[in-house]
Amino acid sequence: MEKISDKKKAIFSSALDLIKEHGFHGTPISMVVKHAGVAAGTVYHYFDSKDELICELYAYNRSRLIRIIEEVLAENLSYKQKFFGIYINLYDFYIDNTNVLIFFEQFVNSPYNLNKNYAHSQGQLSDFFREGIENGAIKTIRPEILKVLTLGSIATTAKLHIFGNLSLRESELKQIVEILWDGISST
Amino acid sequence: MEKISDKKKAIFSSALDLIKEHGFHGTPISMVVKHAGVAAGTVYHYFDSKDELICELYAYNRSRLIRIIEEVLAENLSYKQKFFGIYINLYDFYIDNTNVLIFFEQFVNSPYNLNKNYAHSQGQLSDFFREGIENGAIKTIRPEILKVLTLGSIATTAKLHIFGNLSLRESELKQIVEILWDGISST
DNA sequence: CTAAACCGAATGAATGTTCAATCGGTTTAG
DNA sequence: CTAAACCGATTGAACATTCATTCGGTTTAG
Repeated sequence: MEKISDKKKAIFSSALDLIKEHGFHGTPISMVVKHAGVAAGTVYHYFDSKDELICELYAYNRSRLIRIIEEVLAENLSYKQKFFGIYINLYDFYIDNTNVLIFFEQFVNSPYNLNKNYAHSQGQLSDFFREGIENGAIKTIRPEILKVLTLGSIATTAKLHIFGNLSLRESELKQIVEILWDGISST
Repeated sequence: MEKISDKKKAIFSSALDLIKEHGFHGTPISMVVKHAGVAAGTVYHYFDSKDELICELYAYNRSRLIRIIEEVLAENLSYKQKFFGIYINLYDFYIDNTNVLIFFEQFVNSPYNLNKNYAHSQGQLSDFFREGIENGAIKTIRPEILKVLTLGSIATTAKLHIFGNLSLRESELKQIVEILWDGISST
């Protein structure tokens, strides 16, 4: 956990908010600068370019997500409880940080991220599903597929809530997690 | 089905390709113009602004998707077959038109589309799920939720294939559809 | 005292949009 | 039948604006 200067934090935070509001384009540095109460030069003191700012912003928030997953996995829970825990905790995180979710969605589908081959098979989530398959709790499906489907479903569910008219009741959220669980767990 | 002039078609097509490659931003009109073999003014003959071009491009491709769904629903198939048909056909469409998928993802998460309240409860897919619930084929969950989850899952699955390392075998695709079906169908 | 953090006006390249002019075809008038 | 009038599509150079980035200077921290 590195220390991040206040100015850098302000730049990160402002960029996140503004990108959610005005989009990936439509958020010039000048706007970030004004919103963050920082001079233009300061941005270039911390980042080589706008592109690098955005990439670092992504990496930073990605690590926040990973930490959430790790925390759930560290708890002493049944396999099913862990699955529900990951789903609900990431969902809650997205609800509390809609700007992160929107930024992720934009980033992932942008040329910053496309053309990159990801090692989907690595990471805690893939391991978690691998373990479930070996235990017989989960259907025999490539773990990396299960990982991407799960993360996609969580994001979709959060957007369901965020995008408005469809605010989810607690019971409905449980129902949705149950859909995926029923789908991937061995009968 | 309206007639679209060749130039307009070329502009649409170029914009789609270039946005996939260079992103939503990073695709100036000048680039579209060059790629389409058209003069700058021509764009503004057909569209009031770049924004409107993008919005029309979205509406046009959205209608293509809807047509695919309608075609499946019009066939004489069992309920489950229709569900699989919609999933597979939309998946195939995305695979054949990755530029549409990427464009959609960018558009949906951009300020063009955010802040809009959608009538998720309308449309053929919601009706389809409403019908399934009444028939007892589908769990009792708000149809609009089922709709969004399904469309999200299809997009995720297509991206799984597109983004590279995870090319799906026919059998795996079936497996994935089965996950969602198992999850939403009444046991 | 020094180096790092920070500032913000200045810069120049890039971008969305405009508009006067051209072109090919179709209608109209004689 | 013919030529003039007219039309919408198309062009691309020109314009104003916006943007990322730079840089010379000031403040701050150790």
